[in-house]
Amino acid sequence: MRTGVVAKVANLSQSVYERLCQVPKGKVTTYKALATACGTRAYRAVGKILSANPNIPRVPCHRVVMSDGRLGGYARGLAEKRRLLEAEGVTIVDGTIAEFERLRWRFD
DNA sequence: TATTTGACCAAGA
DNA sequence: ATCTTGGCCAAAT
Repeated sequence: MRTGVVAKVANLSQSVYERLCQVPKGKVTTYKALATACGTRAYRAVGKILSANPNIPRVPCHRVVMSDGRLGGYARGLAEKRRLLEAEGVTIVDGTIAEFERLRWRFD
């Protein structure tokens, strides 16, 4: 049944987490890209989903940033998010991801 | 069921 | 450059 095209998902959260988990270390993605990859345009809902379950270390929520390259938000605090990203080799200058376009992860 | 809200986005002023 | 506005769609209330 998966035609591989749209595959709309009732459980957006599960789809979001699944996509997010495929983002490799040292790379980042955006709320919009994530939503689009899941076949939806609910950019804001994605952020809400991530905030709903931020305690899961299995899900690298810290790799999700804004389309502008800014950090966006993090339930545990932006300082923590920044630290985690930098620990993966991502440089952040004045709250913005350096080489953002280059570090962007592309979904299939 | 209807209204409000949100870890957003893009375009205007 | 920053600030405001309208829009987006799923989830919470």
